[in-house]
Amino acid sequence: MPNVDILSPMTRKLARRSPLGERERAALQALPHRIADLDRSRFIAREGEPNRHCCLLLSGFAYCHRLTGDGARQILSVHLTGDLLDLQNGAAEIATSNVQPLSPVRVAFIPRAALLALADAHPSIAAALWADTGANASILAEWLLNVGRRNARARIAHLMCELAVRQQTAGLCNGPHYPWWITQEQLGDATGLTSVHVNRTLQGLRQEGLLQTVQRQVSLLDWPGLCAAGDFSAGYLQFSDVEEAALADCACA
Amino acid sequence: MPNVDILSPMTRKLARRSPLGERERAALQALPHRIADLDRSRFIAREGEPNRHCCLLLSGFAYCHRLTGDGARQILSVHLTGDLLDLQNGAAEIATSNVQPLSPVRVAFIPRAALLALADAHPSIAAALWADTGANASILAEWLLNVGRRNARARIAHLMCELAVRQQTAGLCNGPHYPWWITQEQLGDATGLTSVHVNRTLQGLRQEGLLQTVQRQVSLLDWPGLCAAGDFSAGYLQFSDVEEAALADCACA
DNA sequence: CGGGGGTTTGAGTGAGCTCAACTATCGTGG
DNA sequence: CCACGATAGTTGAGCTCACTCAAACCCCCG
Repeated sequence: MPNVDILSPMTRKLARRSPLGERERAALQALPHRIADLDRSRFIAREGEPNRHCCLLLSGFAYCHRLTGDGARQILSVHLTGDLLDLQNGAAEIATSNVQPLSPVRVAFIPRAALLALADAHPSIAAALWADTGANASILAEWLLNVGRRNARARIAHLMCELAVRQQTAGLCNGPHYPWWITQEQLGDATGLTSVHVNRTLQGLRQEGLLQTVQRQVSLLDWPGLCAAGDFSAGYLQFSDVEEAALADCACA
Repeated sequence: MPNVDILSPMTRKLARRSPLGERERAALQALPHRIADLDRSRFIAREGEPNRHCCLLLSGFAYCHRLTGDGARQILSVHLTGDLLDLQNGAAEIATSNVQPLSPVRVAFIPRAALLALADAHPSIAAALWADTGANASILAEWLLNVGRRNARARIAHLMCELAVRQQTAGLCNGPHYPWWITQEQLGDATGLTSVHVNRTLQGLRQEGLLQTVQRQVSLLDWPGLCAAGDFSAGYLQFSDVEEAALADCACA
């Protein structure tokens, strides 16, 4: 018997995208689901396979990626605790990208059919799912701008700023320190660089006093400096008023 | 009094994403709208401005783009006749990217509120809008892979293949010849290259006998060769069965 | 026939890549 | 508790793909 509270992060997230009534919230929380704990080597979804489940990230970090014919990998998105993972895929029959954990994760697999049925029955849930998909697409677009038109230093700085702000608004961190599970290889795959060049660029950012990495934790030491270095401004993240408020209360203003 | 048939390309497109009943089709065609003819210098939407309209492309080509702080431009998507232009933005209050014509275009501006109301009243329309947004996001993801992990030759070849297949499945061309309104500068902005390097790379592709450009028309002379050069396979475009069938009938198999 | 947007060419430069080795870190099992 | 192996990070040297800057050319259109 699934615990009703397990899915509340998703409910909260979707409610921020589009207002949900009590009935909708209850319906969301009552969705059937299966919990799983996965380590980094596992796949949450695989390109080309049928999309039977939609996946909610209950704890940890995950990422989507695609491969070129000769095996080069591009990371398409990074997801935080509380994110719905497959939404861009969600509406599709066949998954178009791979999803894997970035850290050890706990996920809830929700049958796609059940989610679609809920969207069908509740217009405000459909609206929230649509809005969330759109917000993710806007982030994807910013990544394309990042990779296509910024240099290595800016790409990395931009990504670190984005992750800080997203975690801040999601209530996952306080101030510009947050857990860091992304290897330099993966950081390269996210920014269209090689791990070697990521390494050297990170050293530059550290020497400039912009950030620090100790263990599995990053500290953004100079927020305005890092924003400038990364040409970062948060508009594309499409925050709701609630989230704007959470941001205003912290260093990442 | 708007002509009811004007919006039928949109209805057809959405119906391919998710089956629509007669009532839904009728409701879509009855949407209020304003027709406009625009030349290439105009903006259809502007980053940062409130999103009051959703825009349907009735003829011609259009593109979305964003700028970095120092003025570099990244093209995020190219849209064909029949496409809904602002869907990723659609759900958002504020536009997060710019939209401009690539050729002279005719567009229909549909009040965003009217579209949202329709989605609210008809679950299958909401599903179709969601699915279309997801399909666009999948294309965006492929562009990110393209720019992040392929070399200049492959990036350009890939884009040309994508546009051929999309136009083929939309019934806009027959065989691998199609109108070409993208300048080399814009092609660079779409692929993360400079116009100079695009020029030289195009020359290479022409000399290899892969394609030809005369006037405002491209011909893909060697489809398998171009697919190989661009590491292209159409899975990410998320076609419906109808569209698959249209594809099977042509050279771009 | 002049102007302007788009394309083409040349020469020099540099950001980021490749390849390869080395070091640090950390979890695991003996 | 230490040895080991595996994973991740760091360093060096040389190279190349794509960039920059600048000029010429082309062609369409008024």
